[in-house]
Amino acid sequence: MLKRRRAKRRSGCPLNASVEMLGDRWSLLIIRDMMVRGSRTYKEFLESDEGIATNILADRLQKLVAHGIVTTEPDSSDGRKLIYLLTAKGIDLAPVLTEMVLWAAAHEDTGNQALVRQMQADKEKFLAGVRRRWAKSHSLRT
Amino acid sequence: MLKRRRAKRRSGCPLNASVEMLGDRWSLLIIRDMMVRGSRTYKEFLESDEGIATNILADRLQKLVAHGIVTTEPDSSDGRKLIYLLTAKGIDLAPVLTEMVLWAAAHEDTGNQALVRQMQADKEKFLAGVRRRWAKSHSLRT
DNA sequence: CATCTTACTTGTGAAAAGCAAGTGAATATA
DNA sequence: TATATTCACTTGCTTTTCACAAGTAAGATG
Repeated sequence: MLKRRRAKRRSGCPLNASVEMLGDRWSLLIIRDMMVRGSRTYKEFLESDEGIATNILADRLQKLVAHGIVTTEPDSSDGRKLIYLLTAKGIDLAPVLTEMVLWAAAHEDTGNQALVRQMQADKEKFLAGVRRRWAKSHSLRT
Repeated sequence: MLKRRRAKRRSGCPLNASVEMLGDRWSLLIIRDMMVRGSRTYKEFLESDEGIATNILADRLQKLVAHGIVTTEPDSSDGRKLIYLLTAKGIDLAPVLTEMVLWAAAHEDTGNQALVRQMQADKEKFLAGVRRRWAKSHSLRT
């Protein structure tokens, strides 16, 4: 009896919808790890710089899957591993992440200047690269 | 003994900086209210569709001010009122909000289609309008 | 002066986050 | 093949944050 009840929204505003899916301190960082760092397994997410707690990671991954932003598949060569992948909806968050990175880079004292400069130099080119890598990794599977 | 210690960041990644400032269920909605709905007082924020609790609103406004995203000034004609205004840093969040709105509108079933269509039709024009209105309202004060 | 408005603060219970330790299945190692 | 290790989580517990209701002080209004 799989429940597919749509979680009730506080309002119909699309920004509110985004915030209800992504408005916490971890979801976008997980997506960043998948999108730009190439993380694909639970362990890789756990190892990222910010140090997410394991129960929170499990919860966020489950919610991202429930929202259709992430999918999973078993690793064909290691039965313990689950591979987490961005869906098309997930990869479409690239412009959101890009603008957030550019905003912080412009107004705060942050690191990762290599990535930032790449985005600043040509935003569309950067996004095209992200999408191309995603499409390529998806073409390798069924 | 005002403390101006920089809150310690979990990492130097600019996305993390953004998420630490804006990654909750309310901050971006408050900014939306200021940016597109023209809200300027505590009461107006309280009345917005999503129904923020008054203590949470007070807390978020204080944090937004601390982060330099919002400023306040007294209302010259009513001493009870405080006017909340976006700073330049705050108005620079317009592209972030826009991308979040467009993403949700593309992938979720949301309302406010008028705004969405305006953004879709010409993103840069929409952003120029937001910036122009902000500049105009700022030129009216000292 | 009495009442109302505005921008909050306070108190309380519920929910979520953070931390440490544990579990069970799959795999690598001796 | 027995044992140790890895992986993806769970569980239990404490701390922090959220949500709702009520209250308060300064200023405006009649």
